[in-house]
Amino acid sequence: MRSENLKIFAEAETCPARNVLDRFGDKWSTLVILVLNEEEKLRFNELHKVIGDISQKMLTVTLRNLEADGLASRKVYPEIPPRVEYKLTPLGKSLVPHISSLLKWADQNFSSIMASRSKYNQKVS
Amino acid sequence: MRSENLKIFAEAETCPARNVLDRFGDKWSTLVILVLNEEEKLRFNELHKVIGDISQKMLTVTLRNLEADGLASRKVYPEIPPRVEYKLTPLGKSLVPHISSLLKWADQNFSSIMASRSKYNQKVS
DNA sequence: TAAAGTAGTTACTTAGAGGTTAGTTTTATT
DNA sequence: AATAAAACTAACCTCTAAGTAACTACTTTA
Repeated sequence: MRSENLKIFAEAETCPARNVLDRFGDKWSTLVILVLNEEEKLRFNELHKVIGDISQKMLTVTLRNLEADGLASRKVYPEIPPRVEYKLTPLGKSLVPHISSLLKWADQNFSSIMASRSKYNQKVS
Repeated sequence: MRSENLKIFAEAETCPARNVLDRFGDKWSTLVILVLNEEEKLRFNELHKVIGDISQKMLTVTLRNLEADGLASRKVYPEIPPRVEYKLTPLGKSLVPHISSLLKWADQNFSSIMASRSKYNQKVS
């Protein structure tokens, strides 16, 4: 049966694909990674300004997740007012080319996809 | 100011990245794409069996989305009982290498990420 | 003494992704 | 006349990702 060599996919919790892709399949992670990649070092409010439409809460959550996974590092300077700098770790940097290649694909095929999408929606409605 | 060359990211609805990545940042799309890629042609119930823990509803929704975006095609044979075959379009196939490279990265760095994640969780709790 | 700056946290709310179960269609089979 | 088969659809429910708004701590500046 043909399903045998595909059974791998059906596993779930021990699956690297699901565990890892789920994380940066959220709304903000890839964006934050790409922004950090362009600027090397950024403070919380700098990230907040650059991204613009992210809420403080979601920026915090996203940064904590990246930190937890070892993709970004968080350096606190014990000053007043506080200063915190975020940057990508080597692991985080190693992910960037893969995201970029995906983004390049998205860019190149964007119009084709949007055309197909609106044509499909016409047929349905 | 450094935020100038990054302002691109703040746009949103016209952004290919968000529009395209949002689509297959969902729970099932990439998985369905990879399964279709391995088998060339698959019927609804074959996909259902191979993936295992997907519900009928979500398989339908996912396939409709892929079809809408022009990544997969749907061919209905007017028979009873019905037969429907799904396969990747050339556009869908062109996406596969990018997903695969991401998956390879996830696979290679899985243990490192999981280690970092549980270490982080210990510190917090 | 009030405001402003920095990096958040907390509590509350909402939209929507995803899941469950049952039903539909048409014909062949027992 | 009941059941099965394939590929769904519809109604309903649940849970969580994400958003909003207010609040915190500490110090400097107006």
